[in-house]
Amino acid sequence: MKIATFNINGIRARHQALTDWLDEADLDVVVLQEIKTVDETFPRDIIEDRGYNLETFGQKGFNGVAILSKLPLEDVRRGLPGDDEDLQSRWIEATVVGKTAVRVCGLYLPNGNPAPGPKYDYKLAWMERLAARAADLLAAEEPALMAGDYNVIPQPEDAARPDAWVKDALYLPETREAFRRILNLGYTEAFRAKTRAPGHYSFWDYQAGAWDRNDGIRIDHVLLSPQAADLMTDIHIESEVRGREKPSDHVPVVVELDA
DNA sequence: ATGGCTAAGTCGCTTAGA
Repeated sequence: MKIATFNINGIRARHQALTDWLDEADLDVVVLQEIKTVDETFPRDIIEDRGYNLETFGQKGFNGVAILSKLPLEDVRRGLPGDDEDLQSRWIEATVVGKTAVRVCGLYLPNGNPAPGPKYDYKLAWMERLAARAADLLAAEEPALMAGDYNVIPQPEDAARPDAWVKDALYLPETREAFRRILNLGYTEAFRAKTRAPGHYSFWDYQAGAWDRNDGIRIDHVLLSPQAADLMTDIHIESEVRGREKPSDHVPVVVELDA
C-alpha cells in the first residue's frame, strides 16, 4: 500500500500539479493539506475521474484537509478531538482495508508564528490534543499512521540553515519537545527509520530563490504505530516535484507498507 | 527584524503562510 502526504497549497490553484503527479505516482492513498476551500467548491472530478474515493474537510480560504483512496474509506472522522470550540479544519482520518486494515490520519498542524503569542499557544494546545489522539490510536494496537504537514523541524539536520529558525515556531525548543513527546508514546518517524542523513527537505519557500539554493526544511512527516512500522518497506521524499511549473511550496512524502 | 512569493477573500488591497 503506497500512502502519500502532500501539502498542496490551494487545490483550486493546483489542478495541473496535482493531477500530473497523481497520474505518475501510482498511489493507493493520499492525504492532502491546505486545500484552502470549502467542500462545495473542491474539484472532486479531477480526483474521482482517476478512480479515487474522496473525503474532504474543507474551510473557507485557509487550512482544509482531504483523503483520497483507491480502496474504500471506512469510518471517516473529521476534526481533532478535544476542543469543540476549534473551528479550523486540520484533521481527517479513515480506515483503508487492503491486505490489512490501516487507520490513516491526515493532519495540518498549526504554523504557530509569531511566537510567543496566541497563535503559538494554539499550536501547542493542538499538539497536546494530537498527543491524546495518538495515544488512543496506539491503544488499539493496530496499524495506524499520522501523516501530514507537522510544521515542526525536528532536528538541526532537518534545515539547510538551522540558525535562521531558532526563534521560529517551527523550531523552538518547546515545539520540538512536544513533537518528541508524541514520538515517545511509541511512534516511529518513518523517514528517520530509513536514514539519519542530513539534507532531506520537504518545503522550500517561494521567496529568495530558496529552491534554487536548496534552502529547505523537513516539516512533512509520517508517524507509524508499532504495528504499521512493522509493515513499512520504504519511504521517500519526492523533492523533484518542487522544480516543476506552478508548484506547491511543499513536496509529497510517500511511504510504502506491506498492507 | 526582516518578508524577495503565492493563494484566497474582503477583490485592490489584506491576511496567512513558514
